[in-house]
Amino acid sequence: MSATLPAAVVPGADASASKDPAAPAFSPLYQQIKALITRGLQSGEWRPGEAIPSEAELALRFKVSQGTVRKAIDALADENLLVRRQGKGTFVATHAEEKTQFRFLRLTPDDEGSGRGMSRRFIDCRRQRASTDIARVLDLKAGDAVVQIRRLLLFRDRPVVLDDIWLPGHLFKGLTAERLSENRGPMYGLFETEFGVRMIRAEEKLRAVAADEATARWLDVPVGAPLLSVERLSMTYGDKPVELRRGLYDTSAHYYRNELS
Amino acid sequence: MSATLPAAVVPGADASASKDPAAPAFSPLYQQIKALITRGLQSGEWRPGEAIPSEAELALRFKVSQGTVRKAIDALADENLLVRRQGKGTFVATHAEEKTQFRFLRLTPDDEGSGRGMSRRFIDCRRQRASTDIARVLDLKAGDAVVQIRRLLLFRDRPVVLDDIWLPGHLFKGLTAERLSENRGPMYGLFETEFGVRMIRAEEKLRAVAADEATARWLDVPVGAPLLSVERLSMTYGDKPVELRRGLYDTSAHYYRNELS
DNA sequence: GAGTGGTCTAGACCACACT
DNA sequence: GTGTGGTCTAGACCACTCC
Repeated sequence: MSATLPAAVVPGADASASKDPAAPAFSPLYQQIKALITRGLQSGEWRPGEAIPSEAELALRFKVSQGTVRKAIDALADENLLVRRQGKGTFVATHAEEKTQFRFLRLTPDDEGSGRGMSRRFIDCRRQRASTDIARVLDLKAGDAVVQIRRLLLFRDRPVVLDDIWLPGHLFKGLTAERLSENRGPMYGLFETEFGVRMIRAEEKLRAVAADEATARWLDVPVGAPLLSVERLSMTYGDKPVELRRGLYDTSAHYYRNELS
Repeated sequence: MSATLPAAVVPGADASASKDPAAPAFSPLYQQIKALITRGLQSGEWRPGEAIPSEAELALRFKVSQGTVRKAIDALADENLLVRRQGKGTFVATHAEEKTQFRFLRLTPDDEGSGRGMSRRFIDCRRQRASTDIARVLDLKAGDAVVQIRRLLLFRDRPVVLDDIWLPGHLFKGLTAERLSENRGPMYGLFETEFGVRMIRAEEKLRAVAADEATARWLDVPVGAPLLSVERLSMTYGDKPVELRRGLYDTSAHYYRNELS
C-alpha cells in the first residue's frame, strides 16, 4: 500500500485548487493526525484529566498505523497537551490536579531548603471596560468587558509578588472574588474546570523597574526599590491570547530561574 | 531475534553486581546508543560543524537497527547537540558559524522592527585567583586560576549590558583581550574552536537590582536606577560548569523574553 | 490475564542535496 | 543517479497497571 494520504487527510487549505503555484505544502500524515487529536481536545471531546482512546483504537479510527498515531501523540506530549502513563493510557493534561501549584511561577527562594510556604491573597476582582492597551494585547475591541484581578503572593507571610490580571469578560462570566478565594489548587485549574479555558503556553517579558508608592506599600519595600516586572501573555488552543498578567516581584530574597539550551 | 541488549550494551554502573536490591535500572537500547554518540562528541571524534556518520553506518557499527539510531539522534537533536539536515547528513552543532550572534542573549529591543545593531566592547581580561564564591560555583578550589573578562554590549552605540565573565584558568590558557577583540562571531564560537570548550546548556538566575556608581557610569544611567541582574552558569558535556557570567541589563528600552510551556 | 504504553526491528518509499 | 535524512507500515516482544 502506498503511503500517500489515506482517509485521514485533513480538509484544509487548497482542497479545491488543482495545482497551486505557490505553496501546496502538504504536511506529513502524523501532523495531520496531530491536528485531528488537537481538534478533539479543543472541542472538548476529551476533557482535561480524562484518558484519550488507546493508540490502537485511534489508529483504527484514523486508518493509519499505530506508529503514526504514536508519533502524533509524542509531539502533543512534548507540548504538554497530553501526558502518557505507561500501563494506564494517555491523558489530557490538566492544571486542576497538579501537585505543582504555581507551575508557571519561576520564582525560587534563595535558601533552597525551604520548599513550600507560598500562599495568596486576593485583593480585588472587578469587571470593567478594556483600555486600548489591554484590548490590543488580548485581541479584543477597546471598551469590551474584561475582568481585572489583583492579588498578592506571600512567602512565609511576607509579600513577594503583586499581580494584576486581565481576562476577556466574555470567557469568564460570573468570575468573582469569592470564587477565586474558595478555590483550592491552581488558578488555572479553576479557569479550566469552571470556564473551560485551558492555558497552553505563555510568553513573558521581563524588566527591572522602580517601585511606585502604591506598589511599595503592598510589597512592604521602600519607594523606588528595584522590582522585577514580569508581563505574561497566556495562550489557549490556536495561540489565542486569553490572559494578560503584570507581576511585580520583590527579588531581594528570591530569584527568577530560567534554563537556556 | 530478541531485543535484549546486543553488542552495544554500555558498560556502566552495576556491571559487576549480580543482583542489586536497589536499582538495576537498565536503560533502553536507544539511550545506550545516545550515550555512545555523546561520548564520540565529547572525545572529539566528530568535531563541531562536521557531519557524523550516516544513520545506516552507525546502525552497522553499533549493531542495531537504523530506527534505534534514529531515535538516539532525535534525542540529541532535541538537546541541540546535533543538527539534522535532510539530504545532507547530521552535523555536530556549533556556536562558531551561527547566523544568530548572541544565541543565548534573550534581550529584545522594544521597537521590534530594528533587527540588528548589537556590538560589543571588551573592557578588561585578566588572570587571577578564584574567590571562594566563584570557585564553588565553577567547581574549582579557592585560589585556582580563573580568567575574568569584563565587556559592554551596545545597541546602536548605546550601552545596554555590562557583563562580568569568569572562566576556569586551566581550560582557557592564553585567552587575552586581543584574542577576544580579533574574534568575529560569537564568543562561544571562539571558546569552541580555540579552546575546545563547547557550551551545551545554561541556567540563569534573574533579579532586579539598583545600579551602583561604577555600573551607572558604564551603562550611562543614574545611580540607583533599576537594572536586571542575570547570573548565568554555563555547562559543557556531563553538566560540568565552565562559565559563570554576571550581567547587568538596562531594560529601559529592552526586555528579557521568555517562553513558558 | 488483559490492556496499555514503550522499545526494537525490517523494509518500503518520499523529499532533498549534490554532482 | 546516488546518498542522505524523513515518513509510514506491520509485527514482535517488554514493562507496567489493574483486575
